[in-house]
Amino acid sequence: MTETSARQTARDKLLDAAFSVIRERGYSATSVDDLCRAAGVTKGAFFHHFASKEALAVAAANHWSEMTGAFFAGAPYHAPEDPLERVLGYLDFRRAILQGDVPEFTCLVGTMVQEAYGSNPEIRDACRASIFEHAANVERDIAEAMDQRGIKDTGWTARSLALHTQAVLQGAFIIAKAEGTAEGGAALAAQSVDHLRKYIEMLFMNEERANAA
Amino acid sequence: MTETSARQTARDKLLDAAFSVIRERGYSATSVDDLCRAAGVTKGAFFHHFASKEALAVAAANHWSEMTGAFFAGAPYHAPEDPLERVLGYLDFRRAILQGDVPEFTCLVGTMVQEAYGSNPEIRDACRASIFEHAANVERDIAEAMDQRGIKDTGWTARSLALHTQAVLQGAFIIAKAEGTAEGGAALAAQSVDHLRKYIEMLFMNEERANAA
DNA sequence: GACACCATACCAACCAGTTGGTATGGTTCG
DNA sequence: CGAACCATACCAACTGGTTGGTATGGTGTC
Repeated sequence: MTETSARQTARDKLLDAAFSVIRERGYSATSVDDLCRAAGVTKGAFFHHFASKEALAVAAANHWSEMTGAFFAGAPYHAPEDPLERVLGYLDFRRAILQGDVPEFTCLVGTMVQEAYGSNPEIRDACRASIFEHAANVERDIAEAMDQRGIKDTGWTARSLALHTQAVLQGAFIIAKAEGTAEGGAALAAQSVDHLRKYIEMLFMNEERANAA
Repeated sequence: MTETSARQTARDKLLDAAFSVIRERGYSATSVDDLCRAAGVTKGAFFHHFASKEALAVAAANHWSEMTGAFFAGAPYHAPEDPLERVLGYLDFRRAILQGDVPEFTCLVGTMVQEAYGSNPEIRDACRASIFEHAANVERDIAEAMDQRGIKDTGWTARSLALHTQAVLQGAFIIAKAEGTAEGGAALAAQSVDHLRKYIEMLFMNEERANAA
């Protein structure tokens, strides 16, 4: 581990390639040769670093968790003191990064879990961990916002709302993929995020009023 | 063509098999042999009825549109005179049918478009048509509800809200797939539908109040 | 010289799609 | 009527090519 950080090793190149190729074509339709070609390495290098195609998928999901974890942790929306503002800021941020081609703004693990959930438990678990851990971050701010505003006995929980945000995003990606064009797809996805933002605004406004009464 | 309706032909059996097998394993991971085995027909029969695996996917998406179209058209939520009640009834219905194993309540075209959007325009278009036509049905009730209550200049449209309902459902399916168990997955999906229902209720309540003022 | 790292060559299994053929049932015409 | 004719539906066996994975050999670095 002396200078693996300086020069990008074959393993890193393969994980990077997996991010783009799998998001573009899906997991099953992506062959090991496709990945090697995209990464610019040979099959020998692939099977030196990964025991199987499945192992690569698991590693890619874990790497995705780390990358997105750091990406969102470093995003500016954490600044506000008001936790609700952080939640809304998160959604504004998610909306703002709907840029470029569809494979660039969609979710690796959301794509993979759709293909792996029934046939490949290890990939599914890695994808679930990625989605649910990300949701847990959102949940923390939601719970804090609920606490700060004295919101309780609502019929919904911070966890269910956090998972709902992820459902909206994943669903928005599917609508974007179905739409056909990158700009049109991103626009539809953005509209769904708008609706979600409006929901959370109203939700806290109404519950606050209900609790105040 | 005397009694093709009485006895299920190989074509019908293949389309039925496609519904369950593709929803379970995904499109790419499903081989023509898999489909033939599940349908109880031979490969010769497959290629007699469909020019290619791709052609079967397109036919399956179209058949899915017809089946779900008839299914939702015959559902009881259309009864109320109040269009908003029909919209909320639609969501209650979608929530109620989250039953059985995950492949049984998830969406064929939502699954397929994820794998086909980049590499297979014909499948993508068939899936898009299915999703967007279904959304258009929801849109009609939403537009009527907006009209009836004099809601306008909202920043959102009946179309964007209708597509949002589909995004929430598609995303809920992904969360359900990631969760791992059928019951747990269905429960999470149901919670997202609950949030969506609450949103639409509040949305019409608030906009109405705003317009009344 | 030993070990991690990677390249080349290769394999058995599997893939979508093709082949040549049969069974069936309806239509045409003597 | 019934025999010749033909289109549709279906089948088992096969083909060329691709798949994930392996076996082996080279090369740079401690």
